[in-house]
Amino acid sequence: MTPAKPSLELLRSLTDEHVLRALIDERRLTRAEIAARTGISKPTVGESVRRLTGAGLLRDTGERTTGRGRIGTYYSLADDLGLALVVGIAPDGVVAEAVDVHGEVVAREVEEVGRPAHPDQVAGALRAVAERSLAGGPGPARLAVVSAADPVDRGTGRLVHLPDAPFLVGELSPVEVLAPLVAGPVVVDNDVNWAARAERAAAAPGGLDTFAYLYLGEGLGCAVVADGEVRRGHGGLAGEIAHVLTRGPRGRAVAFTEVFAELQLRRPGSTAIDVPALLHAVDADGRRADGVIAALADAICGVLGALVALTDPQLVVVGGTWGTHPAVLQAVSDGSGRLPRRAPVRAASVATEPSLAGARHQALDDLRAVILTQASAHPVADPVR
Amino acid sequence: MTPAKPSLELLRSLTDEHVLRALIDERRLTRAEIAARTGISKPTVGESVRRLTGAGLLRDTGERTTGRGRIGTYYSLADDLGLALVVGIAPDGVVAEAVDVHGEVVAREVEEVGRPAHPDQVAGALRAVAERSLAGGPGPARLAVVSAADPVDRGTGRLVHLPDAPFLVGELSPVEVLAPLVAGPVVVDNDVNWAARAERAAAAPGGLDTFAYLYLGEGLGCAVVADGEVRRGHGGLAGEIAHVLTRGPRGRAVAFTEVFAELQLRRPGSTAIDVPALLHAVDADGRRADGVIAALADAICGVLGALVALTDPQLVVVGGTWGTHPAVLQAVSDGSGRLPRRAPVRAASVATEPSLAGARHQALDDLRAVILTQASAHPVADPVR
DNA sequence: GACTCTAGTCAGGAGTGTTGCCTAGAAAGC
DNA sequence: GCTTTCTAGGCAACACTCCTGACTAGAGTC
Repeated sequence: MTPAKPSLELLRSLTDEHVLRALIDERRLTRAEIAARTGISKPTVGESVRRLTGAGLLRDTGERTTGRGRIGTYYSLADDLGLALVVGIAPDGVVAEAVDVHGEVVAREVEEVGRPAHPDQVAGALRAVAERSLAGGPGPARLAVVSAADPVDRGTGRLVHLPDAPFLVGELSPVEVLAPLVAGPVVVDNDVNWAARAERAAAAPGGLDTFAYLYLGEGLGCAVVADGEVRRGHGGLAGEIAHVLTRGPRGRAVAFTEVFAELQLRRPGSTAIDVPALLHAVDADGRRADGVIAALADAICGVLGALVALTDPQLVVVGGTWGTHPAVLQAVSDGSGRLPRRAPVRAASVATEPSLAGARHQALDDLRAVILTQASAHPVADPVR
Repeated sequence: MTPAKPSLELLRSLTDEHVLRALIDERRLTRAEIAARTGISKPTVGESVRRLTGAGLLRDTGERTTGRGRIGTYYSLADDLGLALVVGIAPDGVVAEAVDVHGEVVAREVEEVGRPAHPDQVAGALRAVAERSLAGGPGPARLAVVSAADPVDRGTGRLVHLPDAPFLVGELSPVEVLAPLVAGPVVVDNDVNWAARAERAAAAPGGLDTFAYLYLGEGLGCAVVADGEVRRGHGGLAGEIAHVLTRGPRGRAVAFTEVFAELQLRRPGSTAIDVPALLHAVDADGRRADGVIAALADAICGVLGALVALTDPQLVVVGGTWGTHPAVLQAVSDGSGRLPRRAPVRAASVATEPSLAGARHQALDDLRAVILTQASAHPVADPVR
């Protein structure tokens, strides 16, 4: 990438960016503390603080230092810098959160939707929770990040119905619903991808750059993380594994999703997996359970083999309502050990609202980026003195 | 990423970088032309040119402008900025090229190796061509980029032998062989990945960001390009598809490579595909050929289905000695149209030395990056005046 | 009450990049 | 052959940014 043209303005905006970044990390700092943190000299920091305060990005908190030495004034980011909207859309309900620059969740709204839900109902609930979570907030929504329990078209952000995969949320365009409420981009991705991002964020920094997240729930999905980023593919449909050929009962090559049909573990009249039935079968005693587990493990390991061969992950994380069942996990882990190329398998470590956690993380990053770039793009406020 | 600390030194190095970049794009320029190109003012460019000339990175070419107006002096990059070594290692021989900053191939050496080659022979040939191509060159080798016809360990750069995949080049560490000849990093990757990079470079800029390159030759491989980069996976083994389950003869789930064993299209005593036999079978008239083609297409399309499902490519490029055979390509293309998710299939567009082309491209990028960063890291030459 | 410590400011200076003007010197036009 | 036109390069003045070092204000500490 060609770097920016050298100019004095560039230098100044870089200084401002450093100052803002320091105040994102730490809620309140004196000018001297900012200087010490950033390595920028005190007079320069003072100048930058004056600029940013004039532009409305910083404010004097009114507090004063109380150590020995001269009293200093604390500065913090302005209150009205804006919020990020984080939204989770699942077939049984929607969640919305408003997050501020510091990563604090300042509002949270939930709304259940009876199943099966009509897309219009979901859209209505979506709008409602979004509005409520932003109402009375300290600033406007600068962007929205949406997790949805269906495949998402990367270009348009619409939920898409793939043949032979369950369509849980239904025909819905989160972008259209949320755009009126948000003064910025609306990013949509599917829940498995967000869960994978949460898993990465939870790991040691840089420690989990290339892995796969296998989701086994009502739907079958997977996220591929390569070189630190979820790779969505051209249309956003990377990881839609329902149709990958695997080893079915009696060694035949069948699509992954077909295995569940043959095992009678799909909900009648649907391509969704009947999770209660599956868990019941797995938890039963005796030969029936062993047979089901063996069949599932065979099928899963076939897909796992393709996944490992094509993406060479450092680790395969398994999540989803039934994927983390101990018996299933054990069988998959054992089976993966017999694959020609093995990758360690473990259960997801983020257990509570994994996809929302991932979306929240991204929303925070994006919100900070928006604020930092806005600051550097800001025209020079007429120098008040 | 946190941007660099603002400082005047940063500004200066940015200016130098712009000047160098201009002279990389265009071999010779006057100071006024550089100023016009970069948008930097004339005095600043003059200053930068003085600095860089003093540091030995630029030189006065001696030529003068001959248009109307005052004569100007042309400057160009110094001759001894260094070269990049580009190496291709195939089982039947090795190639080495020396490339300069402008992308010009200043030397090229080839050496055949009798098959089957002993790894020591290959290493010897490798050292020989590398030395010859650098001998008498205008500068030292700053880095090497190596393409090898075997899987490459991403961490160590060694060629690795995967079970049930042919090991064409054999136990060899290009890094160890080349490090003594090169004053910088030695990057090694497998030939299919390089071919994919060449394919991307040959396409319209930004037009081919997410695709797959399916290689069908003696070995079976594939490269996954996502968001503009080849994704090698954690160990560098992404795309080693020999063991992916697919549909074999009689609808059974078998590993991709097994299909060729069952069709008697492997070289005896080896896991390599017997390409002449395969082409002969495909080119034969009548039912036998149809049967083989259908079986191959079935197997390939099974793998293709997994590839498309997991990576969602915009396009699948097919290369390799027999993958581009019209009948095979046609059958694969037809079969891919019947997949639940389809991706267009076409033959590779870079036909001559595709992997070397990709490696060359990368070598050039890296060489330029090395020179630019060296310049910005350069200590201030004592101001000659 | 003197001393110590710290936040913030001020003045001076070094180092950028820029604008505008000038000069040298060659081609083009008359 | 002379003048005009045009361009590369240089010079000076200026604007701006950051830095160092000294200084001040004001609160704790001994």
